[in-house]
Order: sequence, then C-alpha cells, then structure tokens
Amino acid sequence: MIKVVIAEDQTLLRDALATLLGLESDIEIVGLAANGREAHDAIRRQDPDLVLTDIEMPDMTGLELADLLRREQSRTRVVIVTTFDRPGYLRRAMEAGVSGFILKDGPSADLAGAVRRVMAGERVVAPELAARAWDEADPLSDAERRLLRLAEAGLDSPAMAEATGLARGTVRNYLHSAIGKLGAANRIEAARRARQKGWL
Amino acid sequence: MIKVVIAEDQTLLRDALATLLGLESDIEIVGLAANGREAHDAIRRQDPDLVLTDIEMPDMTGLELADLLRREQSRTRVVIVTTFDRPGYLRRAMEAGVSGFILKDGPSADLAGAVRRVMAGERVVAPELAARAWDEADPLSDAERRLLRLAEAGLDSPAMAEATGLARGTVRNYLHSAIGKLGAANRIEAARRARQKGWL
DNA sequence: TGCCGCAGGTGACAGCTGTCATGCGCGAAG
DNA sequence: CTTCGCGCATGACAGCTGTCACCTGCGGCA
Repeated sequence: MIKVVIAEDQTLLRDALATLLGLESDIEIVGLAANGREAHDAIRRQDPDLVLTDIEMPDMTGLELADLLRREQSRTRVVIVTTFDRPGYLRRAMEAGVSGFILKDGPSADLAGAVRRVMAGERVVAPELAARAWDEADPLSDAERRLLRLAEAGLDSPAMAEATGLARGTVRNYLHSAIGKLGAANRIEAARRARQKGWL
Repeated sequence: MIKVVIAEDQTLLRDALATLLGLESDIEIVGLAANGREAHDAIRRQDPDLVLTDIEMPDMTGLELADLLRREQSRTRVVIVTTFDRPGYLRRAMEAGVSGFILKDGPSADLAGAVRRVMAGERVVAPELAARAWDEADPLSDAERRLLRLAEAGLDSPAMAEATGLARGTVRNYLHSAIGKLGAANRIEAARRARQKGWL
C-alpha cells in the first residue's frame, strides 16, 4: 500500500485528486492539506511514502515544502503537480530533490502510474518540460528579484527604497540591471518576463 | 439521467471532475472539452442537460460560451466553476443567464448536489459570492479598460498612444481617471486592482 | 437657439524612471 | 600586497508619469 498525502489549495481539485487516486487499490490517501504548512504537519503525523503537492499555495509553497523535507532528511518523496509550465520552477524543484514534476495540463490517466514509478525509484518529469529544464538559468540576483516583486505590486522607486532600506539610486540601478538582463523595456515588462520564467 | 458536458482547460482537473461526477448514479458525462469552442461543439452534438465550465480558457471563455448559448436559446443550462473570486465575473455570468456559479475553492462534496439543484430549477451561487455580487459596479469606461490592459503588458504612454491612435495627453488623461476611480497610486496598481475585481 | 455633457485634446509642471559615468569599501584571487 | 570584481552608492540628464486647468467639437435636449 502506497501512503499518500495531497497538498493543493483548490478544494475542488484536492478532493478530486484524492477521489481519483483513492480508487486505486494499491494507493491510500492518508492526508489532505490546503497549504505547505498543513502538508508538513500531515507528513509528520502520517509518515507517508509520498506527497503530491501543488507549487503555488499560501503559507509555504510546494517548493519550500520540498526543500524543508530534504533538509529534514524525510523519507517521504515529493511529487510536484503544477499548472505552471515555467522552466525556473522545474530547476528549483530539482535542486530541492523532488522525485517527480508533472503538469496539471498533462495527461491525467497515468497519475497513479507516475506515483508507482516514483515509488519504484524512478524520477518522473513531464516530458514537455524535461528538454527545456536547463536551457536558461535564472540570471537575477536576490536584490533584483526582490525589487521586481515590489515593482509588480505597484510600488515606485522611493517606496521600494523605503521598503528595502536601500538608497533610491541603488533601487534604480538594480532595476536597470534586471531590465537589461531580461531584455525588457521597463520594470513592468521585466517583472512580467521574470514571473513567466518562474524566476520570481 | 442528467447528461453533462465538462469544459475545463486543465486536463488533470477536467478528468478528475469527470471521474468524480461519473461516480454518481444519476449523472452521465457525455462530453469533455478543453476550451469554449470545443464545448460548444460537444453541446451541439450531445444536447446535454447541463454544461459545467471554467471561465478562463483559451479560444472562447466560459462567459462567452454562456452568452452564446443564451443567444442560441439552447436548453443546456450553464454552471460556471472558477478559481477566481471576482465580483465582476459573477455579475457578467448572471447577465449571461447562467444557472450556477461555484468556486474551485469551495466545498467539493456537493458538486453533484449543485448539479441536481440546478436541474431542479434552482439557481446555485457560491454563498461567499452572493452577498458581494452587486456591491460594486465596474466604473471603468472602455477606453480606460483598454489602456489598463496595455499598461499591464508593460507599454508606456507613447506606445499606448501609438497602439490606440489616441494622443499622448489623452492616454494620460484616461489613465489618470482610471487611477482616480480605482483609488490607486499609479497605473500599475490600478491595473492590478481592476484585474482583481474582474473588470479587465 | 442655447445650454449641457462627453469624448478627445493641449500645455505646463513637479516628481519619477531609465541610463550612464563614476566612486568607495571589501573580500577573493593572484 | 595588489588587483579585480561585486555590492552599494551618488549625481546628472533626457524622457515618462501623474496632476491640473482649460479648450474644442458634437450629439442631446429643453
């Protein structure tokens, strides 16, 4: 029996996945979580073989969860299931030592098959992503990433300087550098491009 | 037997919903579609009692589908299932004559129940939305809406003037007005707020 | 006819943005 | 020890942004 915890913030999908996998005779759903923290608690309590997790969730993302489990040397394997076809996510997931990375857009039929293959020691990656995994490394520094996130939220430079403790000029320098690296015309386009690549 | 077509662009969720509803003895899934156009074709062919549809899909949204079916005086009832808790969407859905509006974040247990209630002639709306449906009308003019969409994409004022055929000053006037209406500090924040309300 | 409202436009101005040159301190590499 | 790169900063400047006052033409409408 493969014991599985599911972490996904959309109730409907979470329950649907649980039903779907619960129909398999060799899989048992031992926990449901609506965010990373709940998932971590459930994993502590249930010691499952595998956790199926979304990335974008409130209160700890799936990537942070994977990283935490790796640091704790948990025996629970991690399979990421995400909407977002962003190379940066796959890269970070791999660095966090996940065992699988599949897309919500992908074929659903062999979700159970993917779970079984992972338990057999295989590493399962959505084929449409595998090829593009390493084709572009994240060029952003931490400071640039942070400022792009603030720009996305609508702050202007003085507000960002206030929020980060940097000088206004430095804020502009970082943004300038990020704009250059991303080939954008301004901070808004830069933020959009970075977000789309999974670098924010 | 209630005949249902499901329209949802995420394969995983689409198949999971189909499995979930297919388990009910009085519901039969007669079609699956990955976008609004496919859904429309499936409805033509199958003449189902009800279509369960997402809003944000490529190649015709769920709202456009609902509107089309209303104009065609189709007997198929429409139930919207969406991630997005945006009052503007509910308003537009109601104007398109949908029979139900439920959230992916809502309780999944009674999805089948909602389907049955709709078939019994009830109008089913996610309770967390019902109260807020009419509390704020879209204050934006078409010109403002259009410019906010361009702002969101990272264009600056001269580029927007170019794209719309308006004078630069006029572009700034419209944005100024939109910023005022939305209580934002700049065009970026204005675009974010409008998007969040479902007005873009 | 005269007045209003409205879409679209102009001009001015303070402040923000993107770009560039330049500087300083500090830790790593030679 | 010196040099280099890097993080952080400054100053200057053209161009964009947000705000405001005001103008024009046009379709209603009393």
